[in-house]
Amino acid sequence: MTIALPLLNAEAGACCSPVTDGVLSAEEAEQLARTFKALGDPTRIRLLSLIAASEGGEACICDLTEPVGLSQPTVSHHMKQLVDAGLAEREQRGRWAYFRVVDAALDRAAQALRP
Amino acid sequence: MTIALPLLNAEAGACCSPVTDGVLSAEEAEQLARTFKALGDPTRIRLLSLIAASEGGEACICDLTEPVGLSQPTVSHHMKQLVDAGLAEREQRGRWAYFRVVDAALDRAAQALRP
DNA sequence: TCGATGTATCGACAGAAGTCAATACGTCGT
DNA sequence: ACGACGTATTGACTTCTGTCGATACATCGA
Repeated sequence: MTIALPLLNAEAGACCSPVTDGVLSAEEAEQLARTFKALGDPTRIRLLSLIAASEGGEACICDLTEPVGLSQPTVSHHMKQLVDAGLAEREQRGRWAYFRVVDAALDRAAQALRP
Repeated sequence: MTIALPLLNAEAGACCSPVTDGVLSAEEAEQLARTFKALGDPTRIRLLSLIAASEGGEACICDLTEPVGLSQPTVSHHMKQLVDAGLAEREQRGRWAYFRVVDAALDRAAQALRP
């Protein structure tokens, strides 16, 4: 049973509210939802995939535009979403902006789903 | 490095395409995005949390409406989303509809994020 | 300094998504 | 058979989201 939503078990020694017991608070739920929402678009999933599969684990917008088949502004927009959600990080190097996947963020998300 | 997007490594013996190598296909990305999109709403996260924390691991709409603070139709709508995404399952028992969390689906989602 | 190049931002637009009140549907008890 | 009750569906509305073209910004090379 603990296989299911561990995110739910917000316990850690302290205790709880009347009805909702061991249930995610509204804030915790919102934070998690933000992460999953960023992952909830096929293009962004592919972008993360492409970056992670790139040599060095990083890629610039110019590398991503063509494989994804979308315009440069759109790809830039999606990358901003991913960065804002903490799933990717950006580093300006010369005229290029290099993006990397934030493994820890993916780990946290995964950990919320399974104990 | 394998900590990052394992979803990306679509390898399993067979091999690949020109540019995109070891990268998620469009279909795989869409399937994953569907799951994460369903998880991308704070209300739905809380619903899953509430259900998983309920005794017996199941709950009916009437149990969920009040804790979530939304109307019955809205809760019903969200539960449908979760069921359609395979994250919850529904069982009609008398006049009540009981919902359970599908642990395997959460596991699959988590597995896509970490190897 | 100037032009070229890689990114980000802006404005706009179509479509999706969350929400509710009203209502329809099913099931139980009487 | 009928009324009560739990749930689903419909219709409507607002807000959010993905997308693009045009344009602004920043950095490098000549």
